[in-house]
Parts: sequence; structure tokens; C-alpha cells
Amino acid sequence: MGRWPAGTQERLQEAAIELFTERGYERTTVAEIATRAGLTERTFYNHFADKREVLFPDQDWFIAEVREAVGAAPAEQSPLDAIAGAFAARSHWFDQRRAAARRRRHILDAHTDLQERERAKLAALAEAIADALRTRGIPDPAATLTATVSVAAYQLASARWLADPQHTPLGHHLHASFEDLHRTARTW
Amino acid sequence: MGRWPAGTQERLQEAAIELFTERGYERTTVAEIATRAGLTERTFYNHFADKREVLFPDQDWFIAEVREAVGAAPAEQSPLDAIAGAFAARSHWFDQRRAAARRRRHILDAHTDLQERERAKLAALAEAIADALRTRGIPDPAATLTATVSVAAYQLASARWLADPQHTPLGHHLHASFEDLHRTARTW
DNA sequence: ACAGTGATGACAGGTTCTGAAATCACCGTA
DNA sequence: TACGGTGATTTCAGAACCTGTCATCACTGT
Repeated sequence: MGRWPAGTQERLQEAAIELFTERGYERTTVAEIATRAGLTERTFYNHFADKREVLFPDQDWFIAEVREAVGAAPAEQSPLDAIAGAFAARSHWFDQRRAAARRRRHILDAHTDLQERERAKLAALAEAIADALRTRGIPDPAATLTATVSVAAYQLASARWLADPQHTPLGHHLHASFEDLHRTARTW
Repeated sequence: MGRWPAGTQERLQEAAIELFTERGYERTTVAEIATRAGLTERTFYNHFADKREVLFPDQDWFIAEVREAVGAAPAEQSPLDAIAGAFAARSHWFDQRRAAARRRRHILDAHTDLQERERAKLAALAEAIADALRTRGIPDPAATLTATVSVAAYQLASARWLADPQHTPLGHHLHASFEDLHRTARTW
């Protein structure tokens, strides 16, 4: 197609993950990432808004997918079931990338500013879900609250999935976490 | 006490808010803030970890207060009631600062990176509450989930309080929001 | 007096991120 | 075959953020 080798973003992401695991996030400069990918610092910023963003590649796409799935769920399904279903339908995608997810999690856990960015992405996810719920006729504040707890359950499932030495599929942990949510909500 | 005029942090905060409202957050440099406060840029960084932090002055103290209050609530109180009570007991403090809170909110709303920092603070608040719940004998995942929805209700109340043209006290909005939470949770 | 304390200042430097303009292989078309 | 358009990449300059280090010096307690 173009004049340059394809997969620029992917090469930058791989170079970044490599360097972050080798020397740590802070000790790695954007210039170094770009050089390892055979590019310049400026090109990095043509592909990613900032240094952190290289660690959240498919996030925006995932959020859009979930929004659509929740909006398209059968009308007779309860909000929480629609959301849990949307997550579960995409859990296989995560299962295929567990090792990479663990590497990523390891980097994120060590750096506050990366966790800030992650929370921003999760907040965007919650907002997208709330949006989908509103189109399903659920008004605020129920839409926002339901979306928020759903993301909390999703986070819980994700944490258990990454910590699970048995490599149990994410789908199972999602089911268990939404069950926990139901149980806990009954005490409120 | 010291060799210099007191209230350095306060002066820096006020200078920052002034400049942020005058020219906007991005158009204001840390050096300008320091100069307006009669100090140098380096001194700013002796008091605040970074440029954003100047907008979150009492946050850490507030979080510690809430943690203590939730931990000290009567044992027979339900978790959610203990948390709502902890917030309500501090709502007067907010009522006294509504105008400043609105200025701050206005700045925050316009800048993504400031919202990231705010979410980090809210996450820390949720973690502190979860911590207090665990000392009350509530195990995870209930502690984390309960803390998360509480913060969501708190945010909801805060938004309504700031938007309310009647200046109804925060305590009222807290009550209403936790009521909404109860109502919504029943549908889960 | 006089050494200790601690907030502040001066200075140097690295890193992040942005704007503007130039490069140049590839593409479609004549 | 020529040729202008396209667009990802590069080059360059520079502002702003943030940090480390060391000096300053009014105030403190002895």
C-alpha cells in the first residue's frame, strides 16, 4: 500500500512493552521506543496522543463494541444481564491474550500515572454503557449507577482472571463476579 | 514561626485558581503561578507534586476523615448507612465552600488530565472506604463493591448539589442520591 | 555567640509534547 | 512515460514540566 512498512502502531507498541519490561516505564524515553521501532520520536506522537497511550491500544475499540452490544441486547433482558452478556461475548478475545495482559498489568501496577489513565478508560467504558442503557429507556440516575457497578464487577472479574493460576477463562470469572454483585446488592 | 510569610500553599492555590480562571489551565505556567504568589517555580514543586495537584488541596485529608468516620460508625449500622452518614457529617464543610467548588468544577470540566486526577482521588476515596469496611468485618468483594457504589452516589449528589440553583445543602442531595441507589439496587 | 533547622532560591538539565515545514516513495491519470 | 497529488514520516525549534543539587539565611534553642 504505502511507502513505508506496515504495522507502525503495532511495532511501536511492541517496542514500548519490551523496553518497559526491560528497564521500566520511567527509565524509557519516547525517543528510545521510536528508535527501537525504527522511527523517530515525532512519529510516535503522530500515532499516540502521549507516552501512556501506547499501553491502551484496543481500548477505544473495545468500549465502542460494548456500547453497541449493550444497545443491541434483547429488550426483555435486564440491564445487568445485557451488560454481563456483552462482556462475556468478548471474553474469549481476552483469553487469547492473557500473557500479554499480565505483562501489561505488571507495568500498570507499578506506576500511578498509568493507573490514572486506566481509570480514565474505565470511566469512559462506564459512560458508554450508561449511554447504551439510556437508549434502552433507562433514565438517569439508574443508568449511571448500573453502568458504574457493572464496570466494578468487570474489574473484579478481570483481576481474578489475571491472578488465577488455573487459567480459568474470563467468562467464568465474569459470571462469578456478577453473581457476587447480585448477592452484595441484596444487602443494600 | 518561620522566616517567611505563612500560608505559602494557600497563596499558591489562590494564585493558581485566579490564573486558571483568567487565562485557562493550559495557558498558565507553573512559573506564572509561583510569581503571582511571590515565589519561584521550584518552591511550587516543593509544595505540590505536580501542576494538577494544586487543585486538590484538602482531598487527602478528606479521605482520611471519611475512612475514620466509617470505621467509627456504630456497629449496628449497615455499611451503606455508615458511609452515607460519614459523608453527611461532612457536608456542611462543603456547603461553606460552594462558590469555590463551582469555580474548581468549571476548570476541571474543561480538561481531561484534570479529570484523570480527580478520578484517581475518587478511587483513593473508594479504596479508603473499602478498607474501613474490611475492618468492620465485611470481606471482599462486598467491601470493594459497596465502597465503589457509595462513591458513585457521592459523585451524583455532588453534581446535583453544584447544579442546584436553589443552593439546597449537600446533605439533602446526599440523602436523595443514596435513596436513588437503594431504589436502583433493588432492580439488580 | 553560635551551630542547627528548614523553607526558599538559583541553576542546570532531561523529558514530554507541539507546531511548522520539508521530504519523497507510491498512486492514479493522462 | 510523465507528472502532480497524497500522506506517512522526518527534521527542526522550542515551550513547559519536573527533578536534583547545592547555596542562602532568618529564625530557633542552647
